[in-house]
Amino acid sequence: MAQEKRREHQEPADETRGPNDELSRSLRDVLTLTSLVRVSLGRALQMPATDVEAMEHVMMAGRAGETLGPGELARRLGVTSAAATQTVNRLVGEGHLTRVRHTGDGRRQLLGVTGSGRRHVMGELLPLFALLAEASADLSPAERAGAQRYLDNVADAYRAFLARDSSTSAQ
Amino acid sequence: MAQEKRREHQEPADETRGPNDELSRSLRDVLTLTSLVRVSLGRALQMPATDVEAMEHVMMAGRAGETLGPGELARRLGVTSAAATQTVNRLVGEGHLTRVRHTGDGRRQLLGVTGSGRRHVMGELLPLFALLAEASADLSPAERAGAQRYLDNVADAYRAFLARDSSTSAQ
DNA sequence: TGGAATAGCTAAGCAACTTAACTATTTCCG
DNA sequence: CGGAAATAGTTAAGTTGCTTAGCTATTCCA
Repeated sequence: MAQEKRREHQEPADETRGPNDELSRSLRDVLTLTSLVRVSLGRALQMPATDVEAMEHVMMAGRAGETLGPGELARRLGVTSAAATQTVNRLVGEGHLTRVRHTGDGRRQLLGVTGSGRRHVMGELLPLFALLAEASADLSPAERAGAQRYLDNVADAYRAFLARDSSTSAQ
Repeated sequence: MAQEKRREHQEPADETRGPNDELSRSLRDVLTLTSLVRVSLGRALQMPATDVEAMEHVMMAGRAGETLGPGELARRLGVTSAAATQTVNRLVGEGHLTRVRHTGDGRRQLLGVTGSGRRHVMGELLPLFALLAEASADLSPAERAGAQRYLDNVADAYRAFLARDSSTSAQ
């Protein structure tokens, strides 16, 4: 636990070997494990990992009061809209999603999760969420606040990074 | 993961819609953004996202004093050893990795990063690491400790989840 | 009203992945 | 010791999810 003092300005001089930050290291572990979990979920649910991810996005959006279409789904998944269409085709074909025309804007399609789709995915996801809830419940409020702030900072960092060359590579 | 005093009893009853935990939500955002960053890095570096990931793993291991072979790389990437071999073939072909026989165990191959490989990948990665370092440096020591503990808990949760059905789905 | 923009879909091709089978080396015992 | 089993890695073939390019339909806007 080498708790340094504040470092408002970091010199990138010697850091040619990556972040020696202990926190970045823990984050990196979580990210590696996440991609393993992704693969594992896909196998367990017998669907491509992207489709599982798609289901999560549609459900999360629903929870937030939004309704996604294939285009927005593509953006969140980091794939082309053509790929998202194919994912939606699969999921609708399996009875996990519904796709209905937006009343008022005929170009749009609105995606919804079916009951069976939710049950199917949640069967695997709920145990994971329970474990994650424990990971959070184990913390003191102060720790939780720190974790929250770090993650929000990291999200901002990622967004800044993505904005970097969105002209050349994004979309 | 120790300390279960808070909330020993969480009822999974109503939680059929996912985690309403604010922290889980922030984590989820980071994970979504991470996969977007992955894609973006692959595009920027003109290589498959898996290959970028592979380079990171080899470099991280090196920093930790380990030397990976294709098999261990496959495990960390969540792909088959055949896929890892192909990734290594590509990376060696591009001059980013070296592959030499392990002296003492002729079955093993040891992977190393070349100077040009490191430069190529780090050219894109360093700016990202700098942003992540800021995300951490912005925190107070107490906040950092909280974040650290949360991430370690999450890593444990993921490992527990992966161990769940490693008999049926893993590898 | 007509052109540009937006949303989505289709079709074809590609490339990264998987499975299955194989070689080479090492380890374990009988 | 010597042969079976285990381990590490590779090869070859086939699958499939993704991309690119081009298209239709609808809405915006000027």
